Amino acid sequence: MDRPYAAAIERLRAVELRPTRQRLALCRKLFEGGHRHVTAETLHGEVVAHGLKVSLATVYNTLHQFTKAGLLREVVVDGAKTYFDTNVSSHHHFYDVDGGSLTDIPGEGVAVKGLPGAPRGLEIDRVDVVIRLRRAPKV
Amino acid sequence: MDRPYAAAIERLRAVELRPTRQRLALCRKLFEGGHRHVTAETLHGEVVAHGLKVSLATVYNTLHQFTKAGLLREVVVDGAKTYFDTNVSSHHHFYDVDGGSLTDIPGEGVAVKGLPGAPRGLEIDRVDVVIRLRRAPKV
DNA sequence: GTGATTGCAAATCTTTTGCACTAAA
DNA sequence: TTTAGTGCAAAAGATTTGCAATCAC
Repeated sequence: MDRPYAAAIERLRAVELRPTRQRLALCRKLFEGGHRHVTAETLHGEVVAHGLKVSLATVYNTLHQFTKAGLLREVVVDGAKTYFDTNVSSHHHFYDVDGGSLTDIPGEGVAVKGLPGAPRGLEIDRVDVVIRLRRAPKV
Repeated sequence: MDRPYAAAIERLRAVELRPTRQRLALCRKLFEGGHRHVTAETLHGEVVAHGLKVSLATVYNTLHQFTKAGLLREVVVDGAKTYFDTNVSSHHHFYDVDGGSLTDIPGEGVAVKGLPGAPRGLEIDRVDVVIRLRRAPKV
C-alpha cells in the first residue's frame, strides 16, 4: 500500500465511508492535486480512461455521499448538469457559459453588501455569487 | 378586443412575434400583474386551469422565445428545473431550497465588491447572487 | 397562398432507483 | 457472517425535436 492510497483511505475513514476500490479511485482523482470541478460524467470518464471500472451510478452515489460528508460542494450554475467542487471553503465562481467551465474566485476577494435578512422562519444557508462569462463580442 | 389583449398584442408585436392564441394567453399570465417566477410546468398548469389549451412543448418554446426577445430572464438556482423571471432588470434572488420558491431582491440593495475582472477573451455577461434559504433548524 | 406556429408523440439527456451480487469488517 | 456497497438495467423527470396539421398575415 503506497502513500496516496493511505491518504485516501484515511480521508474516507474520517467520514465513516468504507474504503472500497471504487471510492478510493474517485477519491484519488478528486483530491490528489489542486481543487477541481467535476460532473458525474467527466469524473466517470476520467476513471474509466485510467483503466478502472466504476459504474456511472456509483459515481453519482459517491459524489452525493462525499457531498453529504462535507468533502465536496455542489455548485449550481447550469440547469442541465450538476457540478461538484472539491473546494468546500467559502468562495464564489466564474462560469464560462460558452465553454461550460467553472473557476474559483477566492472568497476573500468578494464581499456582498446590503444583503437583506432572511424571511420569517428561514435562515441563510449560503450566498452564491456566480459571474457569468461570455466570449467578448466583435463590437 | 378588450384592453388586456391589446396590451399583450402590442408586447408581442414589439418583439416581432406573431400574437397567436397561445402566446397571448401566456403573455397575459406572465405580464399582467406584478413580476413573477415560473417554470414551464407551473405556467402550463395555470393556463390549463384557466380553461385554455396549450401544449407543454409550446410553453417551453414560448418561454425561450420570450427570453431571447428580452421579455424574460432565466434564473438558475436548481439543477432540476428552469425558472423564468418576468423581472429582467438587474436584481438578485432568495431561493427557498426546501420550498422551491424564488423571491426577488432589488438590485439596488445589494452590492458585490471586489470582483476580479474577466479572464482573457471573456467578458462579464452578468453577476448572479443567490441567497439560499433553509428552514431554521431547532438548534 | 405561404411561411410561421402548434401539438403530439417520440427522442434525448441527466440523474435516480430496485435488486441481485460482491466485498469490507 | 453480516451489512454496506456496487453494477446493471430499468425508471423517472425535465426538456427538445420531427413532422403533419393549423393559423396569422
